[in-house]
Amino acid sequence: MTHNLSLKEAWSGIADCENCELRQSALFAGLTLQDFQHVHDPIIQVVLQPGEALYRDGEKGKRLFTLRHGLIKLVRYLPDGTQRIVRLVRSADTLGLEALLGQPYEHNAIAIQEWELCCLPAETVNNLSERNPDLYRELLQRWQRALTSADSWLTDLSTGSARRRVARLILRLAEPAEPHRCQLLGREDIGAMLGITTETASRTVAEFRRKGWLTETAHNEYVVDIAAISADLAE
Amino acid sequence: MTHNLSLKEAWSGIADCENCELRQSALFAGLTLQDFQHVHDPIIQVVLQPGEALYRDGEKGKRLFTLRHGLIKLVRYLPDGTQRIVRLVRSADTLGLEALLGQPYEHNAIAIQEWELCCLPAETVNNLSERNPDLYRELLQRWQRALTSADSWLTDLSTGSARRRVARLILRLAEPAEPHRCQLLGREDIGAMLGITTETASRTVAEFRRKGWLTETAHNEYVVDIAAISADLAE
DNA sequence: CGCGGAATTGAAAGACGTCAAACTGTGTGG
DNA sequence: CCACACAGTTTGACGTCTTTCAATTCCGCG
Repeated sequence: MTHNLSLKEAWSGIADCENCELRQSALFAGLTLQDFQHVHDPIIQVVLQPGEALYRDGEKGKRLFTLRHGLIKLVRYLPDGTQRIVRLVRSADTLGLEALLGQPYEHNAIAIQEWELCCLPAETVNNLSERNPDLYRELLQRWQRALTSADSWLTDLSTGSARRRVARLILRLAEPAEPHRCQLLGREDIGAMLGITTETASRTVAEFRRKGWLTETAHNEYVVDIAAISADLAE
Repeated sequence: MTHNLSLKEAWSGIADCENCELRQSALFAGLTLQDFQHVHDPIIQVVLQPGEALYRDGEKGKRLFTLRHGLIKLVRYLPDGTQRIVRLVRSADTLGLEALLGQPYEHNAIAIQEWELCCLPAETVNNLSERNPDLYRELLQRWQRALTSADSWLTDLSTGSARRRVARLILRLAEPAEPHRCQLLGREDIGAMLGITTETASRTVAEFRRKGWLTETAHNEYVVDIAAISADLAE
């Protein structure tokens, strides 16, 4: 993981924070200008490519991150070498919260799409949060969001037949507004998310496509017939 | 859910907190005597029987809880009526953290074994935590613990063949010291935890018993041959 | 144009779910 | 004290779904 390239464009840092496009949804939404004066360490923006790891399971965590663009998977590797995807992190989500507690990271954070993120020293966030109730509350909120996500990952995506799992995954990935675009992942990743094999994932997606529930518009990008898939789920 | 019986023995309340046997592992471990003066609302201990619900999915949460004895399952019901157990809560664990954020509870909390717990008004905990860094940190810690538990629930108990899942569940429930006692749950609950049917759960447990890996000592209580089961998992 | 990784497809074996029946232990009432 | 009912467990048979292993096709990229 080389930061070289990214470090150059990095020091937009603190200044950017105040005018951040994600300001409202970002971790620091509640901070005042005065608060920012306590931010001594830089807040770096890094960009990495698909397949690269942001951090690894077991590394001692000193930073947490807010994702600005892109998609990251949190992965655990099983003893037999296969992977299980535990969660997806999307724009405006936070990852690496365990760093705040001085604990090692518990997943491998690996890029799916190219991304860009803000990197916050745990120390800084800790200090700020003890002084600032808004930030404190925001942190709890984010922890809870991760927990909710983990729970629904279990009930939605790891329960029932393979077809139901794929159906629920697609509904979850599809854009809420018409036309319901849906950026699908590699079949191996789909399998790792749903706890099924790559082949079964592929077969199921292909079947949906043949039924006309999915129409490919670009590489791995589809338009979804949400009504049809929902109806199939309801049976 | 009637509190009548329990309310009688309840008002040990605050005083008890300072001498609580769980003091070290409890949420309030970091509180000072002075802090306790801010606790105006009572801290109640309730006792309920297996099958009864502590709270329900969707109820607006005003309290969080620390379990003192017993076992609670956090359940979500699927559209088709079946249940999926999302997590188990054991002694000294906290549940209902979402109440701190003013959010409705996200699970049904249902007793498996008879239990006893402390009931903390969210309001009180919120007030205290803004003043007390130790409590604040302890809260983060507990949120993280729940998250870790959720993640390993997914990777350990919802991945791989039914036999592997059951094996991992047993290892997780077994006492760490010799003799490795293990209090197993009803087959339906085992199924709901592992995402398999009651019958498959029953068959698998029966098979383990026939192989001598499990020896029943009392109703649903077994001694576990950890070495054998681990070896089976490793294959 | 050809290479390589990903996706698709096929066939066969195995695992799991489903439905139904038999069994067990527990508690109840006669 | 026994008979009975009941709920949970166990077991069997069968069908379906999923995995496995292998072969083939597809697509982006050099």
